[in-house]
Amino acid sequence: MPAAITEEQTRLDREVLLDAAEHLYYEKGIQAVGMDEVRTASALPLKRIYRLYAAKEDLVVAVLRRRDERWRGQLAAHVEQVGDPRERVLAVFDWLARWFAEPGFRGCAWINAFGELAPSSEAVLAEVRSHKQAFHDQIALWVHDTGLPVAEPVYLLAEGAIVTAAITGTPAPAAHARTAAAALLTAQ
Amino acid sequence: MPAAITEEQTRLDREVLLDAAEHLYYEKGIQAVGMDEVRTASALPLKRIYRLYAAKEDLVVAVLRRRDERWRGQLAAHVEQVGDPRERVLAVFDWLARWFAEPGFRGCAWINAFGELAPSSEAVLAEVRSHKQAFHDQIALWVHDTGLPVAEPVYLLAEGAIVTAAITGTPAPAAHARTAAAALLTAQ
DNA sequence: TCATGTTGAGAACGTACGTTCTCCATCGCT
DNA sequence: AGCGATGGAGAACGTACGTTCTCAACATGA
Repeated sequence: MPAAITEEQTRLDREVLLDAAEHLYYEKGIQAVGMDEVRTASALPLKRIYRLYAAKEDLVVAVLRRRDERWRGQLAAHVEQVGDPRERVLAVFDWLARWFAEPGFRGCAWINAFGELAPSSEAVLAEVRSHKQAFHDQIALWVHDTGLPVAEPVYLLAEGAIVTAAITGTPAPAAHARTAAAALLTAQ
Repeated sequence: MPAAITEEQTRLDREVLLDAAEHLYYEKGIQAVGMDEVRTASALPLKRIYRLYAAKEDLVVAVLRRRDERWRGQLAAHVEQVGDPRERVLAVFDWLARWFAEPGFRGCAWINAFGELAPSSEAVLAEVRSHKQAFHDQIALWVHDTGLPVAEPVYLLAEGAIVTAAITGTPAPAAHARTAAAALLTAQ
């Protein structure tokens, strides 16, 4: 039995592959990036790529899933530093503002994937829905602690800010959404 | 000079072509629909299609532009029936609710096009931005008549409702956004 | 009626992509 | 050292798509 590949190597290769694919997909769009480009960027043999993920669709889903964990993890880490429930909800929009201002920001990877692949890939559609459901539930939990029934509008403001920041290319929607959320969180 | 094509025929062909292309693009995504499929659906010779629009990108832009006129025209027609300024703004969300519930609703054609083509087509990106700017300005005008400075949040709620309705596949976000807009429009 | 040039129908071309296959170097075991 | 299986590099394959080209059919003006 020669030249076996260890579990550890598989895990490392997966990371390298997902890093390369995620970066390319987010920058250029999923359909615009071929497997050859992913191979070049990851410096992994095509054969290995197809052993890690049997088809491009599987790779795309894996990219989205890992990004979901990181994205929501970073959001939660930022938001849950804040003690006051009302301020905690508003911190979501501060985090969005920072995200929008990052160089290379191209909008929400899941909304973009929806636009590209929802009609043709059931698996991608499911992953997009899963991410949005999880994001919604996170927000609903934080809003719940304020005791005010405004989870839905806060979530919709966040989504609206994300698409608008993407399309206009400016981070301003985060501030607008924050102001509106603050108003909704002021019991009347 | 034989078999000349009249201006009138050109206009009719354009309508037929844009009808076919818009329907296919919205249902299946732009990249997933080839020119052959557009040809079959429109029953127009490929040669004529390429005379009307020199490249697929031009056809896509034309489809988006005509849809923008129709979409915003129908929105305005519905909203401007309403006399009271506050109710007029809320009517936007009633119109969205009806749209979301239409069979075959697949979200915002412009947001989807952004996800598909923004990185690769400057012309499509410009068309998407133009549509969103116009939609924003319409809402801002209607909100202006209420005398309340809530144009941005109302717009963001509308955008958030559109994406969320698309991804979840339910029309409920329209009602949630309407309720939130009503709260913002209640001077405190 | 005949020549002319435009149109229609679709074949053809070049390219790109997802996936599989080939071939050779390499490594572990006996 | 020799054998056999495995991995690396990329060619190859089948397909699909955007765009162009071919060529027969035909309507019009002389």
